[in-house]
Formats: sequence, C-alpha cells, structure tokens
Amino acid sequence: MPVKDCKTEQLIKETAKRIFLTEGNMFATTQDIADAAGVNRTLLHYYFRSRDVLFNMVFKEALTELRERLHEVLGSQLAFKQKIDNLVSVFYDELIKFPYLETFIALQLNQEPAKYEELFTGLPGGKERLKNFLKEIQREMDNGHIAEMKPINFFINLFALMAYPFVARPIYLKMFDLTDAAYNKLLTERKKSIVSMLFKN
Amino acid sequence: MPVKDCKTEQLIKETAKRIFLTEGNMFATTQDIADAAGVNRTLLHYYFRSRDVLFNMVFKEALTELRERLHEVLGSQLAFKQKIDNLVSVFYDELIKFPYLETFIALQLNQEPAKYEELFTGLPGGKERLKNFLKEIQREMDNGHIAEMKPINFFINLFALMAYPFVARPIYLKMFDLTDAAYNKLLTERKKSIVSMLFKN
Amino acid sequence: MPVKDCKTEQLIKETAKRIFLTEGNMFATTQDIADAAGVNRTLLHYYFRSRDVLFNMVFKEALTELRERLHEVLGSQLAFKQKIDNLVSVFYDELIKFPYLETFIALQLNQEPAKYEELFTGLPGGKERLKNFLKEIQREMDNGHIAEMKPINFFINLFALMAYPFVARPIYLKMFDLTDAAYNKLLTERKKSIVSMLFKN
Amino acid sequence: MPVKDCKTEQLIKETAKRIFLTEGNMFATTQDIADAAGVNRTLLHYYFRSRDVLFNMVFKEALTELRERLHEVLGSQLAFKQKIDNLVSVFYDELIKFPYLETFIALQLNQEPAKYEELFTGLPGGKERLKNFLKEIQREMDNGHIAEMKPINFFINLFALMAYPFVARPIYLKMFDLTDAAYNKLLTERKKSIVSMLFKN
DNA sequence: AATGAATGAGGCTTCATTCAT
DNA sequence: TATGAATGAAGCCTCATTCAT
Repeated sequence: MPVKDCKTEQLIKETAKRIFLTEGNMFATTQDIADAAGVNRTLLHYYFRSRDVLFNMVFKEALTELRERLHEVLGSQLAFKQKIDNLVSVFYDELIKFPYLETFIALQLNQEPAKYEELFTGLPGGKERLKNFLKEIQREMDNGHIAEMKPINFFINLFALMAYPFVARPIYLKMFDLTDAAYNKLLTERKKSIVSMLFKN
Repeated sequence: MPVKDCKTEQLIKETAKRIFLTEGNMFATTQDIADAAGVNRTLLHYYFRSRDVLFNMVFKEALTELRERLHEVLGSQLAFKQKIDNLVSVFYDELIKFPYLETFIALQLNQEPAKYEELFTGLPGGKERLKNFLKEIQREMDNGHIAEMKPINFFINLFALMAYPFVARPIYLKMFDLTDAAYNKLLTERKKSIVSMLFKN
Repeated sequence: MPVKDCKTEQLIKETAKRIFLTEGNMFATTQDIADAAGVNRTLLHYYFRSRDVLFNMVFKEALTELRERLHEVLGSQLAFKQKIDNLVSVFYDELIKFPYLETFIALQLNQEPAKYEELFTGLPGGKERLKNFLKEIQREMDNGHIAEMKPINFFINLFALMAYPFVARPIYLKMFDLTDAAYNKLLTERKKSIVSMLFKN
Repeated sequence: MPVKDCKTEQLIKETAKRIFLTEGNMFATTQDIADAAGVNRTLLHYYFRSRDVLFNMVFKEALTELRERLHEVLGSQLAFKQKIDNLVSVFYDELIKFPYLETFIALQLNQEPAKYEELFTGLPGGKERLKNFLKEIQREMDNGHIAEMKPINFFINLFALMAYPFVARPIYLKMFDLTDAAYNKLLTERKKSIVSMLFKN
C-alpha cells in the first residue's frame, strides 16, 4: 500500500542520511535502509538507481548544506569573535544532525579519492572565501586577540574542538559512564567554552 | 615496514593493522589483506579463525598498547604540565601509527556495542586512574593554571586537538591543497601549540 | 517506419516486431520496447498483458503472414520453375522485414516446445499443401529438371539458400568488410542465382 | 564433495558449450549451467569470474576451433573439388557439436558489435587466406567447373547449404514430423549432395 | 488511455569460510 | 604450514508485473 504519496523518495533519502551520517552505520545495506524507511527495497533502486548513487547523493547534500551555512557565516560582516560564535552554533546544528559526516568523508577520501573530487572543487568562490577567512584569522593574531599560530592551525583547532566530541561520543559515553542526556549537557557547555578556548583571556 | 619476519601470523596481523588502522580501509576483505601480506587467503582463517576475530584482535592490541602508554604517563609523578606534554608526545606517536583507531572504535560501538564491551571494562584499575587524572585536572583549575570547565571537557579538548587533525587529514589536504609533507610539518607545529592552547597564558 | 498511426497498440506491436524479428534483439526488455515506441512501459502490459504474450503474438503474426503468402504461391497454378521464382521473391520480401524470424523459432523451439505447438498445427490444410509441394518436387526430379535427391532436401536447400544469407548478414559484413549497401546488392544478385542453383543447367 | 579432481573448470566450460552452442539455450542462467554440470553455482564465478566471461570464452574457443580446422583445409594443396569435399566434412563435424555457433554470433554481433571485434580481426593471415580461396573459386568458374556468380556468393551458398539445416533442425522436425534419427539420416545424405549442388553436372 | 509508484521473483556476484590434500 | 577447490549466505540490481489514480 502506498502510504506516503510522492514523498517516498524523500523518505528514503532522509532515512539513508540518518543511518549513514547520524548513526554512522557505513555498512548499512539497501535492505537495512528500506526496512528503516518502511518501504520495499526495490524502491530504493527505482528512485536512486543504486546504493552507490544514494550513498553519494546523501553525502553531497549534507556536505553542501553544511558548507553553505558555514560560508554564509564566513561571508557575513560580523566582528570576528561574533563570527566564530555563529560558526560554532551553525556547526553544532549540523553536527547534531550528521555527526559522522566528516568521518565518512575522511574514510572515503582514502579509498576513492576520485569520487570526492567534485565535493571540494565544486564550490563556487569557496577557495577564495576560505582564503579570506584565513587572512581574517591572521589579522586577529596581529591584533593580539588570538594566540600566534599558523592560521590553518587555528582553523583546524576550531573544527577539532567542535567536531571531535560528536564523532567520539560513543567512546566517551563508555569511558565516563555517561548517559546520552548527560553527554548532551556536556556538549552544550562546551559550546560556550570553545570560543573562550580560542581567544586570549 | 619493519615486520617480525618469518612469522606468517605476525605478518598477517601487522598487515591488517596497517590496512584497518593506518589506511582506514574498513571495507578491506580477507583477500585484500592476504594480498597485501602476500599470503594465501586461507591462512588468515587458519591463524585467526575468522575475519571478525582478526578485526577485533587488531583493535584490541592497538587500543591496549595506546592505553598502556597513556596510563604510564598518567600514572607518572611528573608535574601536570609536563604530564600533558608527554601525553601529547605519546599520543602523537600512536596516532601516526594508527590514525583511524578512535574513529573505528566510534563507528563500531554504534553498530555492535556488545563486542567492544571488553575493550573498556578489561583494563585493570583503568577507571580509577582516569578518575585520578580528572581530579588532577580539577586541581589545576583550582590553582588557576587552566581555564575553568568541567574536567571531562578539558580531557575531551585535549584529545580533540590531538586526534582530529589525524583523522581529518585527507579533508584538509584537499581543502588547503597541501602535500603530505606540508601537512606533517603542520602537525609537528601543532604539537607544541596544543599545550599552550590548553593552559592559561 | 510506416506505422499505423494513432493506435498505440499497433505501435507497440510493430515496434516489438522490429526489435525482435528485424534487429534480432532477443533480450529486449519491456522498457527497451516501450522506449523505442516512445510510450510508457505500463501500456505494454495494459494492451498485451505480459511480455510473453506480446513476444508470441509477434511471432505468430509474422509467421502467419509468411505462411499465407508462401501457401498462396505454392497453391497457385503456375509452372514449377515459375512457382519457385515467385517463392523466392515472396520469401525475400518477408526476410527483409523479419530476417530473424526462423532463427528465433528455432531457438525457442528447443526451450519451450509446448508454446510453439500451435504455430505448426494451427495451419488449416497446411500439411496437405506441403505434401503436395513435395510431390511436385518429386515429379520435377522424375522429369529430370532438378537433381535427384530427397524432396525434403530440395525444400531445405531452397530455404537455406534464401534464408541463411539474411541471418548471417552481420557475420559476412565483418568477414568481407562489406557495407550494408554492398551486401544488399549481393543479396539481390543471389535472388536470380538461387533458381539457377536449384535447377539443372 | 569434490568429485572431479582438477577438471571442474573443464567440466563447467564443456557444459556451458553444450547448453549455449549445442542446445542453443541463450538464456541459460549460471544456475542452469551449474546444475547441468552438477557443481555449485559459485564455482562458475570462481573459475570464470562472470557469466559474461564464460559466455565469451565458450564462443571464442568454439569459433577458433572451427576457424582453424577450416583454414587447415583451405590452405591445403588439394584439388578444389576435394577441398570442398573436406570442407563439408569438417564443417559437419563442428556443426554437429555446435549447431548454434553461427546463429549466436549473428545475434550477438547486432547487439554488441565491439565485443566480437577481435573474433574477426584476431586471426593471423586469415583475411589473406580467405582472399586466396575466393580467387580459387574464381579460377574454378573461369574453368567452367562451377556456375558463374560472385565468388562471395559461392562461398555463402556453400555455408548456407551446410549450416542452415542444422540451425533450422527443430523447425523441420516439426514441419515434416521427423524423428531426430530420420533428420540425421537426411543430413548425412545432404552431405554428399551439397557438393553436387555446387558443381556443374 | 495513460502514468508514476510499488512489488516479488530471480539473476549475478562477492565474500567469508570450510574441505581436502 | 600451506594451498586450491568448494560452498552457503547475503548483497546488489534488473525485470516483469501490478496498483492506484
């Protein structure tokens, strides 16, 4: 019985996103996804042709969404500190949705570099905006607002502090015997402290 | 690669470690591993019974090694700052060998929690030592050496700053058009700055 | 291609005939046929219930048409040689339309004999007319117009000389580096020589 | 239980040859072939990697064998008539083994021309030998031994008379209500008459 | 009459694993 | 210890077909 009108395609895609990027289940089969979405497995091929296509589409969309939201912040006219603050907020939103996005990209890039070429070259004006942001970082160092280091390292620190706790969540849950709720509380507290970590005093 | 020669069993295990934990190829088949080791695929089962056993053994060994080295540092009588310094050095050594160790654990924990139970419970006196370290962190905060935050967050920050750049290496290579050598240089520079990030002025 | 316009049913059937019997594409899917006809795949089932029904209908129609035209010639009051001459002409006409008709029947008969039963039993007066023709052949041999052999062999020779060059066309195109046009010219020339092959001097 | 020592590969190939080329079952699945050979389906992939590879290997081998045997005759120093006589014998031997060889090639050439390229270009000195044979035919015409026509048409006639009755066997069995034995007898008689068909008186 | 969505059957292939030597 | 052969499970995908509109 067709239940979802014309939204089955969306349903499958969203389910795949959840399984791949939220739950981090790289090995999910087409059957797993179909079951989770409550649809016939064949429909997955009907709409997306192959698991591979779906897999990549899901990545591409999530990455594009993340990139666009981040670039919006980077391109804004806010003061640097405020910009970072917004960046953290935006990144948190996305990481809650897709904590495994970066991990997967990293894993896949090692294995099939060619396939992910476009994900990095395809952004119009992306490299430029990135360069501008690095310059902005340099300026802040020159002004003494942030510690001296290579701007790229500041950039990496920023994303490390934001992304890593999401990726490593299951480990720390075990390691410190935390509930999901408790860990979420921790993450919220971190949100504020990340900025203070990055800026002097 | 220096491999304990003459022992096929060792050879297979080391090869599997390299493929899984260094190259991050989660999908490597027994054939892939056997080929990379230059041995017959069947030998893998002869020595390790199944892919799964090998897979877990590799994790367990790598994690145990890492844990022991870290605990050695944590349990030492050094001053806190010096301890952190040593920790970074030790962790860097391990991450160079197995950059994907944590990532894989995180990925696997979501999918087969039961299987990784022992990796966290099996450490004698582990939890205790961890608690002591968290207390030590708290003390440093009380002394005003490091910024106020939950000790766990300091702990997570520490590992985020160390681990993330290794895992995300392929992404940043692409994003900033860096060579492997240039990225390695960056990582070395980070090593020093991590400590200064964590401590006040 | 002249197709009975406005009737989708006709269009599908004609397209199927072309694909199966003219182009010899046994493996054509319902999608292939629908695409070639420019209609929705489902219509194929709407009109013909199943691929199988369409497949057989196409055969039956083509075979019936061929049979009727041949029987008309066989049953005519012409002199034997003239009859053969007409037969060749008629058969050529049909082979140009459906070069793979006989090949397919032969292939299918091995695989699903039951299904093609009716194609051979369903011709009213067919066996009789065939027998009469064989007798006519015998008479011609007795009169010394054609070489002595079993009448059936004469019959088979006749059809071999006519049909084989159509079926094997792709092979000879390759083998002798011929264009389609050149091969067609060859076939036209053969038309005349077939009769002279079959009759004495 | 492994029954056939190291000959399983051969067994599978021979079975596939029989099914494809002797029985003319183009649609045979890997399961059909494995069942007929009495082996596990997976072995087919173990030895041949894919159905496609097996399919093509079978064709290539059969065609190569046929070609080599025919070329041997064509290149012999026998008198023309004797040569044709031998050719018929050799071709009969092969057609009894693989009656559908030519039919399949013809069918496949329409659908995947590229794949069969090598089957025609790969024969060393093939084209030349063919040309020489055509010249030989021309000479025989000039000498008045055979009827005047394009040499290629003589060539095609020869193969039509030989090959067609094998391909169309199932049709004529039905059409003339013949047993297999009776049809075989017919074919044997044809063997002699083919030569007399091709030569003047 | 026509169409997009949905489904079940079945094919090909890969993989981990076991057997026999 | 080592290896080629064999096997079962399971995955992906395509296809014919049906449903609902």
